Amino acid sequence: MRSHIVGAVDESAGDDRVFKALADPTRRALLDALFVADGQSVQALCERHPEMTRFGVMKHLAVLEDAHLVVVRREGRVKRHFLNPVPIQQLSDRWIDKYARPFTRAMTDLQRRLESREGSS
Amino acid sequence: MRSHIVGAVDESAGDDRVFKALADPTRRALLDALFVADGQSVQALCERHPEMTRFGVMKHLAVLEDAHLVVVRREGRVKRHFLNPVPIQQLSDRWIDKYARPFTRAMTDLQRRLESREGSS
DNA sequence: TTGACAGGTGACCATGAGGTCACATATTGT
DNA sequence: ACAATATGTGACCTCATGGTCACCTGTCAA
Repeated sequence: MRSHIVGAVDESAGDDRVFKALADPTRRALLDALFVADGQSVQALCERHPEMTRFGVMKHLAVLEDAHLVVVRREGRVKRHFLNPVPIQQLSDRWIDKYARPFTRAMTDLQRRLESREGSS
Repeated sequence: MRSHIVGAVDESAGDDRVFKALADPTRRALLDALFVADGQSVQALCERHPEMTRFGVMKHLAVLEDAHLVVVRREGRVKRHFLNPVPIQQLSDRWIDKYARPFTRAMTDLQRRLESREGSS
């Protein structure tokens, strides 16, 4: 009974969409492109991804919209795409916190030190 | 050239595995089961997922292991599975921070207030 | 050693996701 | 009105994925 608002998806169903949307490298690249320059049109995004046709890009954008990771605004015949960080933040709040927060802080720090030393045993 | 250590996967390639591993609800459920009780055997995990055969569970576990989200230890003929939060933490560090941190804090708080009021207008 | 238990391997099938295209629909400038 | 631009739709193909199974390997205990 909630969830008409931007990223307020209904519990796990929405999480699933977000996870699945993020699971594809191309889609992450698209998000990245929007991170570099927000509000780009389909065409602009196509030009940044010559490895794929317009239709491919459109499908991916549809998935991202469906997950509310991207939000659109029409201006005449162009469709501008904007990053919406809310779902990612929610993922972090609901998920990452749960698993990672308790243990890991110290471990990742340790790992970084190990990685930068790189050759011990 | 790095990455022999637990979660120290090679940049985006590892991120991809983690994302893809997390993209499946069953696998998230498995992680959840390990969160409830760490160190479970394949059998134990199968009993918690009667909707699937042992082989299904094993395949999912393999994916999780591949993403270093689960780490194993053999004890005789049983294989114990342990949660490894490092990759999740790294995802948070590399990814979520990048997109979500700048904008969102205030927005999610706003949303929570909106969601709890729920009927304004 | 024998049998029961815990796990692993390769093949197999069905579905869905990524990707492309031929066509259809706005919208804009002239 | 007309053509060019910008996006949308449905069908289609292919391949990776989730899921199952028959069979093999290793381990424990009697």
